[in-house]
Amino acid sequence: MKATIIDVAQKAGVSVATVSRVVNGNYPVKEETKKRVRLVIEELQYVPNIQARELNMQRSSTIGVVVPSLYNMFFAEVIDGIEEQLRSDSYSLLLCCAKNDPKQEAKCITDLMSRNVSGIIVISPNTENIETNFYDRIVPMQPLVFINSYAKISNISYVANDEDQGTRLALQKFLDYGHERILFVRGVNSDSYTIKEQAYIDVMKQRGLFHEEYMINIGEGNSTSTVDNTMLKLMEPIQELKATAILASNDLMGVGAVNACKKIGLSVPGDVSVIGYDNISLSHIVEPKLSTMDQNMKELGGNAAGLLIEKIKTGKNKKIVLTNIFIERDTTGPAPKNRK
Amino acid sequence: MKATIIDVAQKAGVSVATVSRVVNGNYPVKEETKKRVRLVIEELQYVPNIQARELNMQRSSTIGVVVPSLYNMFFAEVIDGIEEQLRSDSYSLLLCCAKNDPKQEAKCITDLMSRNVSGIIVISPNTENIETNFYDRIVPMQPLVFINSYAKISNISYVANDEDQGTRLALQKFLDYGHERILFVRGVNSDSYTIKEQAYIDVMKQRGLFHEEYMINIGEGNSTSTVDNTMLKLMEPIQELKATAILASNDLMGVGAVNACKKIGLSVPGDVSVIGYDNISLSHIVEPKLSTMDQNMKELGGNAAGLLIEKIKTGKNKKIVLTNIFIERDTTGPAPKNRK
DNA sequence: GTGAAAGCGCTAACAA
DNA sequence: TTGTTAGCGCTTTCAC
Repeated sequence: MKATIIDVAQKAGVSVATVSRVVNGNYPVKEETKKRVRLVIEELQYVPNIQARELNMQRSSTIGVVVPSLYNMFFAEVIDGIEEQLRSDSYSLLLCCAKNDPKQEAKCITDLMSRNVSGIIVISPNTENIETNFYDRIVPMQPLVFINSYAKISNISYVANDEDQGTRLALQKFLDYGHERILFVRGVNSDSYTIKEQAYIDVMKQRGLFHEEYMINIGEGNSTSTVDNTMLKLMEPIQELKATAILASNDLMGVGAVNACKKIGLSVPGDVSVIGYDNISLSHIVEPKLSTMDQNMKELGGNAAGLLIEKIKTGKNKKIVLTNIFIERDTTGPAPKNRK
Repeated sequence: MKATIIDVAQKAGVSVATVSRVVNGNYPVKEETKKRVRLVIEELQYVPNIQARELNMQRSSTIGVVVPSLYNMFFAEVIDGIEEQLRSDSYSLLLCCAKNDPKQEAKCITDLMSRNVSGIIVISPNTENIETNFYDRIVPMQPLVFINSYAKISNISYVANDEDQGTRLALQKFLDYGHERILFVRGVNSDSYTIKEQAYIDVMKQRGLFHEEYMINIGEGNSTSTVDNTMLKLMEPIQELKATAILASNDLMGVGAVNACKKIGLSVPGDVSVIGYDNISLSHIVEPKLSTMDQNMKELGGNAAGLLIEKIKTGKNKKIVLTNIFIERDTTGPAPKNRK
């Protein structure tokens, strides 16, 4: 059986209050007593029960994190950033995976709330839950921070990348290289895709380069099969539309696009240039190394955790928008003179 | 302020006991009273405080998961398996990342214990903590399940892959293809590497094919830089030793090995064959697709969670050892007649 | 069917 | 410097 503070107190011949003081070091205790108590703690392998402590202190030092999927390193890297920041503030992380399902995501949130977390970070919240105003009802009751969502919910903190700016930057890169037939690849269920699509439409229309059929939605964007799926869905359009460039909404899709080109015998970047989005480690592991827009996931996560803690402590909301930078690697180059 | 059970009781004009009964539905309550209480609960948006409940019931429905790193999809996939199983048993998952550091890992464990988790799953526990008997001291106090460790600790449950068998199988594949100069790539801090190395030494010695310098330790095996690092460390030996095959201890190293070959102008599998280990999604994303030993991470995680829950409920230990199967893809083939 | 009350392990007044 | 004690919010025996 686990030792409690009472066991320690008895064995050390002091009161529980003294043990508590030794453990927390918040009130003076005679050095000798301290030593004795420490000895017993060691002996009994006493570990304070945080549940009891927090019940007493009316606070909770765990926070919840909801992710749509674990099958994209993007999330792993964001979580890593969150965890690191949280740890330095002595919070713990309760992880919940929504499996790309809005219902499941909503259930994660309520579960987390009844577990009395002191705040929740939602990475890429499902658009459906935003549209149905699910989150509007949660916000007044629970400190909440969104990562990469642009929900028009008042009283919310979020940290996001400026994906509009990032998309424009990537597109500009293509344009500078002389590309005109630029495909855009997106997925479902995240604001991110919509933001990027809107930027794409804007830029392309402005140049008179826009065609509805250049935009391809490959469905689920964060699963084991996203890469292969993208490849399959892209092979035909790349050929039929004689695309010379592809902007993918994430790196999984980016790699899928590169693989599609390889599959149909097109060289990258000789025939087709590809830019991904995120800069997950995958992007520099594959050959050719993927040019991509860096999202700095770790910073994203760290900032979100920071914001949440601030919100918990002060009640204040804040929005942080990070700038994306372009990482040029081996999948981008000038538009080919004539594309087979 | 959040409503408590007392608020509900007062407003409904009943005792807290009755409210508790309505909430938990474990004792009979008159239908009418029930209705009234439910109404108040709704009105006050009352959510029971699980911390208090669990303190009272002397149990906890959260379990802790410790991973060495998040920068290998292996862990993400195992976690996914754990989470799914846990959810179906209404447990929550407290995640702790040890950053490949034994000290940090030990701290994760004690943190988790003080958070009063009802059990802990450690994925690939750090060998140092096993050698220093850190875990021997934990086991009597806390239900613990190891994933992929072969610690000679009594009273422990674990689920592991038969990495000895898997390694032999992979090696046999190479041998069947006529390879003789087979490099073995490993990392640090995990039993897995040692198991595999031992199998490698065994098999190679038996065939009279063993050379100390064929074994290469690339250091940290689960970080962002593992792939590139492996590539760098392998380029020279591959050339100098005229290796025709490489067995990597995980897929990150496997891809690194493939990249090393590419870098020095060797074709895979024409000049050199490569087999990875794990079968993370990366392995079928890269080109050429990596042949590898499948670890079925999701099952690994699911089994571990199942074992832990069983251990919590019954106190019984169990060991599950899964068999690894070989997934042949595009990086394996016959040994070349004469390797440049 | 329902209520009163003990107690889970801890912290923080308040006393001494 | 230390001990005593009242709760934190909940469940559950034991009475009624």
